[in-house]
Amino acid sequence: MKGKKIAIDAYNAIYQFLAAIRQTDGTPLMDSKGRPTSHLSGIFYRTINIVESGIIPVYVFDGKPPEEKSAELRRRIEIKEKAMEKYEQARKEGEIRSMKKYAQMSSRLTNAVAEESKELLQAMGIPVLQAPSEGEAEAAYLTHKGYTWASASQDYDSLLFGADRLVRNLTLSGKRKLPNKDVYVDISPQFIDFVTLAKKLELSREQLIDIGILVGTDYNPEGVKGIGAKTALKIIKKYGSIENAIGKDLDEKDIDFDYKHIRKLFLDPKVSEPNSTIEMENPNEDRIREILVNEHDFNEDRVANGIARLHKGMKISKNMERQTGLDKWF
DNA sequence: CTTACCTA
DNA sequence: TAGGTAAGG
Repeated sequence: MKGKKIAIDAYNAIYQFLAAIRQTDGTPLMDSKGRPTSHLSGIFYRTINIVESGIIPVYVFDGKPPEEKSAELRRRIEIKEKAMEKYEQARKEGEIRSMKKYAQMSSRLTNAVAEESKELLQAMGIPVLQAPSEGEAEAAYLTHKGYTWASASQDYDSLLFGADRLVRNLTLSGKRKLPNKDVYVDISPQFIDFVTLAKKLELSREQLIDIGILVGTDYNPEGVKGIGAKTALKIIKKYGSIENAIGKDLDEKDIDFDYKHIRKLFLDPKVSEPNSTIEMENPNEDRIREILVNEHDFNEDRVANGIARLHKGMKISKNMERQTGLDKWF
C-alpha cells in the first residue's frame, strides 16, 4: 500500500485506543491533571508507523449522527452505564481482571478527546477531514470517488456505505489479546476488495445492505428476530431482496421498521466533497511538543524520537509520490 | 496499542 | 534477532 492514501475512520481508531491503552487494572494513561491521554499516545505512535510504511493516512472525523441512529446511541450509553456499575463492584472486590474489562467497556469518546486528537494530527501535518455526519460514510465516499485508495475501519459497514476497498487491522503490532484471556492471536492487515467480494458471494451492494438490515445495523439494532447471518444470506440469495421475501420466508409483522429508508441511509448517506487537495504537510514540531510534552506530560525523548521518525517517513513518502507522479509522464 | 527493555 | 513483559501518562 506504499504511496496510497487511506481514509481512516477516526472515531473507530480513537475508541480502540481509549479502550486498549490502559494499565492492568483498567486505569487509562493520564497526565498530571488527571486527563486521559491514551488517545494521544495511540494516534501519535500508530500514525508514525503508518507514515513510515509509506501510506498517507487521512483521518475522517464524525459529524452529527443521523437521527435514525439515536436508539443505537442510547443503547450504547446504557451498556456503558451498566459496565460502570460492574466496574465499581469489581473494584470493591479487588478483581483486577474484571476491573480492566469493565473500565474498557465504559470508555467514552468525549468532545475534548476528539478535539485534542484533531489538533495533534494537524500539528503532525496529517490530513484531517470533518464529515458532515457519519465518518465511515464520508470515508467510503472518498474511496469510491478515488480521493483515497481505501477505507480503514474495523466495521464492515464501510462496505455497505460503498467503500470499494476496506482495510481492517491497519496496524503494525501483530498481536491482539483475546477478550478475557491471556491469549494473544496474530493479527495481520486484512484487505477486502468489494468487487472480488461481491463476485464471490454473487451479491450486489444493495443485497449486502439487505442482509445487514435483516441481522441488524446501527439504524435497526435489533434486526429481525430469529434471523442471523446464515438465514439472512439464504433469504436474500433466494429472493433477491427484502420486499420479494416478505409474505414468504419473511413475516411482514416481524419487520417493524422502515427498511427502505434504512437502505437509503446506506446507499445515499450525507457526505461532503473535500474542499481542498488531501496532502501531508510538514509537521509543526513545536506544536507537537507543546501538546504532548508541555500539556500532557509525555516523555520528551520519546516524542523527539517520534518526530524524527515522522520526518523521515514523510520525506520518503513525498519522494515516492514525486516519482510515481513522474512515471505517469513516461 | 506501542515502545523499550530483557533474555535466550 | 525473536519472543516475552513491563511501562507509557
